[in-house]
Amino acid sequence: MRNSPVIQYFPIFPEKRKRVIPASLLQSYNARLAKVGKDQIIFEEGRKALEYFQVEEGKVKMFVLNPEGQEFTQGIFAPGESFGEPPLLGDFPYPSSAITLEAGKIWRMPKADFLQLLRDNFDIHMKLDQVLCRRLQYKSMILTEVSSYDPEHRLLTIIKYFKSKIAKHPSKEKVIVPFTRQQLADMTGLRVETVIRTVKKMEKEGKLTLEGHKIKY
Amino acid sequence: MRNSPVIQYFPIFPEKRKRVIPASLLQSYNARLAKVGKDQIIFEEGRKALEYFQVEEGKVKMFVLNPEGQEFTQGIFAPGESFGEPPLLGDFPYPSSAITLEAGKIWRMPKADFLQLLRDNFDIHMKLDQVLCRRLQYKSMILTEVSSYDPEHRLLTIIKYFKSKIAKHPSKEKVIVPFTRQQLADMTGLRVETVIRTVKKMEKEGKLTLEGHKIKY
DNA sequence: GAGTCTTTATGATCCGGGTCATAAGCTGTT
DNA sequence: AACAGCTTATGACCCGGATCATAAAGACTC
Repeated sequence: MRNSPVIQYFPIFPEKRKRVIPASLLQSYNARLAKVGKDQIIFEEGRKALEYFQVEEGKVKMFVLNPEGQEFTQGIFAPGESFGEPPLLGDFPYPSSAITLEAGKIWRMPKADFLQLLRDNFDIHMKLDQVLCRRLQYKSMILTEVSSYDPEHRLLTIIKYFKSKIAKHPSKEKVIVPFTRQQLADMTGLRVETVIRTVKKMEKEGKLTLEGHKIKY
Repeated sequence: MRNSPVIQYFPIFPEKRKRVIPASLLQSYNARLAKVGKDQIIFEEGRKALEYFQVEEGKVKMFVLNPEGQEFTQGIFAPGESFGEPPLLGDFPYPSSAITLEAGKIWRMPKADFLQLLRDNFDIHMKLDQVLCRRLQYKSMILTEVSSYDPEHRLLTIIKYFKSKIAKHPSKEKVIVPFTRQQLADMTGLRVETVIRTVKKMEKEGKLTLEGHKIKY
């Protein structure tokens, strides 16, 4: 999972390249651009939030582990996207941990500077709200799925969601789903075996196609 | 469920009486206070968001129904709390519907006025962010539970969560859980029968107590 | 206080997806 | 080329919670 060749299938979430906060502003508010390696922990569940984070390069996964070691992925963040703001603004401990999925660069800005930046830039502040709201939308969607739908429905929903973020014309094109079976399992609360079996079944029923082992939809 | 005597057990979420936006500000930005009856639909899933809402009196439930008619409760909002902002700010259709649980009063403010209010009042804007972030925290928590924990763990988590919102000294006091078995089921993605059986089992094991049929923890 | 509706309760049955074991296919590394 | 470590695959088995049926207890209405 850690070294999944996600990026080669397509420049993931290209529209997200647009940064939540532009580089120039980040710099003028004391953010620093830190190099990170692969599989590097950015912050851990339970710790206090002290900084604003924004991916410049690479990808970051937020996740929780239950006592049996099973993982649930709370979100994956691509270049341009910010993460970890809720505990910062809501003033509560991190509910999950963050780890890099690839080497890259991450902006970090102290809380005080971040708040000042928001105060000075209404447009950025509104952009941040939009980001938070979309994240709530994602969570509501997944929650609805996990609470009452079967594996096939869950997989279709998440596949369609990511397709809509990726494709220029989601209704026409077909795209290759940039996740392994394990990643899909971690995002939908299913087990790998269930994802594997369900994908197979859906292929037989013509609900999706396989290219090698890659899922196309 | 609709006429559960929630309010008589204690003034629910008393600290929440503090309004997200104070009445005076609401009025000066063209909000109007509408009277609502019990079981009144405020907005429906799929519709476009045009207004800001804030409970003045009564309670509002946000929920989704799956095709089999099973409900999942996305949130319950008490006096002083706002709701339905994510689709308004994130610019997407309502992912769930909202219904009143009791008769009461609700502030409604047109989107344009709401945005102007935020622009003019940085403190309110930050307060809103805090509300959105706490809501994300709640959803992350429930998502983690529903994705990988058993009924007992799910119930304990949600009971503790509400207790922490209600109790002055959560570690010392015991409070009566202000929800029916059905409501707990709808919030945790379980079935009524499972909640009933699990609660019974937990009482036998001394993990909670029952007063009549009311859960005390 | 009769009647209706909601809530709690309990037993019987079923089955979808988790668990476990095992293996083959790929990918990247040295 | 060989090896390690993911990733995909498949079968066998099992079990927890959903489903279904039925009923008693409370709560609210007139």
